[in-house]
Amino acid sequence: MADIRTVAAAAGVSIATVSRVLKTPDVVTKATRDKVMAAVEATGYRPNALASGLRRAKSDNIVVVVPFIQNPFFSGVIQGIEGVAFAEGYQVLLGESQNDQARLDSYAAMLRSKTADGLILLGAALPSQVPDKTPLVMACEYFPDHRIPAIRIDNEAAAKLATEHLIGLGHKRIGKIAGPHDNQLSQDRIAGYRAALTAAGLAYDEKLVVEGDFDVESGHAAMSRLLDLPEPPTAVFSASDEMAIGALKAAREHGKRVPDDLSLIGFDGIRYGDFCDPPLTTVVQPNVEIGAAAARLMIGILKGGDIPAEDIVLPASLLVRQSTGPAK
Amino acid sequence: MADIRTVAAAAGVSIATVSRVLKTPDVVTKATRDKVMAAVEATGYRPNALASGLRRAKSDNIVVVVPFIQNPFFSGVIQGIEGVAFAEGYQVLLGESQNDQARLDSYAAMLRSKTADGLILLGAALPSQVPDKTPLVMACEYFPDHRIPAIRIDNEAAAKLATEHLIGLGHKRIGKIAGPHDNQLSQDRIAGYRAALTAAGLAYDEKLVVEGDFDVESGHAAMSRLLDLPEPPTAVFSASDEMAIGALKAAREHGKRVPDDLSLIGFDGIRYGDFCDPPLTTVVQPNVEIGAAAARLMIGILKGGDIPAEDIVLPASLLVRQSTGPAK
DNA sequence: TTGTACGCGTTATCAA
DNA sequence: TTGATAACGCGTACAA
Repeated sequence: MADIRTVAAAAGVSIATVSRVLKTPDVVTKATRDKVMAAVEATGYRPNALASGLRRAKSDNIVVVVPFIQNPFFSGVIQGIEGVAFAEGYQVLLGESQNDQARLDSYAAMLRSKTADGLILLGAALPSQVPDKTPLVMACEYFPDHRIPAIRIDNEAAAKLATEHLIGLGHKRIGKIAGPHDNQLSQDRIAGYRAALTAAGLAYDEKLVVEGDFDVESGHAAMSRLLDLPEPPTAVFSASDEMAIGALKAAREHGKRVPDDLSLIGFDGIRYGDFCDPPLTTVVQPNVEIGAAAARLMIGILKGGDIPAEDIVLPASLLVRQSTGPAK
Repeated sequence: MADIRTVAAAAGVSIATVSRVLKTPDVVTKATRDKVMAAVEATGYRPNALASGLRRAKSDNIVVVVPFIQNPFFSGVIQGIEGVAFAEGYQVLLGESQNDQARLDSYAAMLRSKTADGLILLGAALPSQVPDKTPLVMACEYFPDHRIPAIRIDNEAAAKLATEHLIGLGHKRIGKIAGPHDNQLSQDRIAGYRAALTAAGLAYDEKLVVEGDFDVESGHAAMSRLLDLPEPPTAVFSASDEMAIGALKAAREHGKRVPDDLSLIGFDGIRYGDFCDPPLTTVVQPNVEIGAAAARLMIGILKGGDIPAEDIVLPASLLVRQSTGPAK
């Protein structure tokens, strides 16, 4: 309602002074500052963000593009981003890509139209056009050959950890439900799985590695195939909790008791893993912290900080619940 | 990069014409239109949303405030909102209130600063200040005595449906895990539960109604109390799936088999209900559609449509899975 | 149908 | 320390 002129008139100062009181209070006398603040209170004045943004060439918006909003793992990342953005005076503009390039591009275009200042990507896809100097940060996913800063865990080490847990329980035939083969995280997790096997003197058997797409249904299908093998595994490492949930269902359908007949470990640490029967042992990614770190990095870049040469790697941890047990 | 002047120069027209080609193509000759569009393509010009917004006094942003981003039921609502907003050329600005009034107020203040044009509320709390004519829509929750348009289901009827399902299975002692007593939805669901009992000639027993707060842990505690009763219920209706998930755990701990010893029905229809053991019978709220309808309503209001006098009530449905069975 | 020119509400520059 | 004023980029009334 009230614009800056009203406030200036009410306080008996120029509009420039009002602006200064709000943006750089230090350069203003306490006396005039108080006068102006009183007028601001009285009128309920709020600077017009559009005008301010136009002048400063900044929107203070950050676009966050997520493949699927309903994915609980991503929800945590988004929560982390929102927390930092809110504290730092930025707004989160949420977009769902649905793995659709046009949608992703459309959200990325918001940078060109000044609708937003920066872009945080939660999926593995990149916009068609990424001009140099685009403020872009990836959360969770990354591309080894692009120079895009990413916040993530060490997926290979985390997968190694999971596999070692199974090996430590005495398992020798350990299956793997992998993510899509063209996904870097999937590859890293397979590498970690393989490394752990090799270190333990266990053979890597391709037949024990089945590909899924990170979703529940694919986990169900993958576990079915593993259990239909002539020599099924006694333990399975899934590259996502979602797939592990599907796998649990498949195990039940095959009459396998978890963990008595079959151990299962997931990946991600989504809340619902705790409510499965049995509760799911898993590798916990600090997803909220990943989001927070991504937001901090983005805001740093927007404030003129430079882009780190190395990814920021956060620690993942093993959460042992009841879906894993000793081999018989 | 390229601003409107560059495009105008490249096309050999005035900046006004460029603007017209983009906003009101009909009033421009096809010849000049083509000329301008070619220049737009060539320069990669995108109108500055800040400048446009300032001039039009619109940001085309809609703030969506949700109590907790990680709640999967809300995620669906947000997805519905995003879908419609995207299609209609609006942006979704996501905020988490964390049931904190200051946070909610802060997001609501974005309307005054023109950061956003409208506000969609997913929780039951209202901003401290809601000036008349504020474009405000509620999704799921509502206040009977305020004149705030809401998109929701008929909670009483839905709760009646759930309770009738249990009655139809022969249950006589039906417990209820309710939501917070100061919440309208909780009250409606209790009313529906009570109506069903009464219609079936069953007594309403206060001892069988235990209050939770919609979250897992409270459902666990509530079910424990119900099962510790001298005469525990043979069936329980939970006012949320989250509480039902906690209740399932409590039932297991009490050595009750579901549904053989105890039937359990939830409310909301979150995805994870299908992965419980046993899969959860529940009342499905069309959460994505609720979000979509809320966005449509909001956009209609922003475009000058008037506020409907009545809430928009969407149909809920019973989804029978395996957590409910015949009374013995 | 097209161009000129003003104003949207700020912030930043420059002078005082 | 404060004030006058230009400029941010666009949309639109008005004139041509």
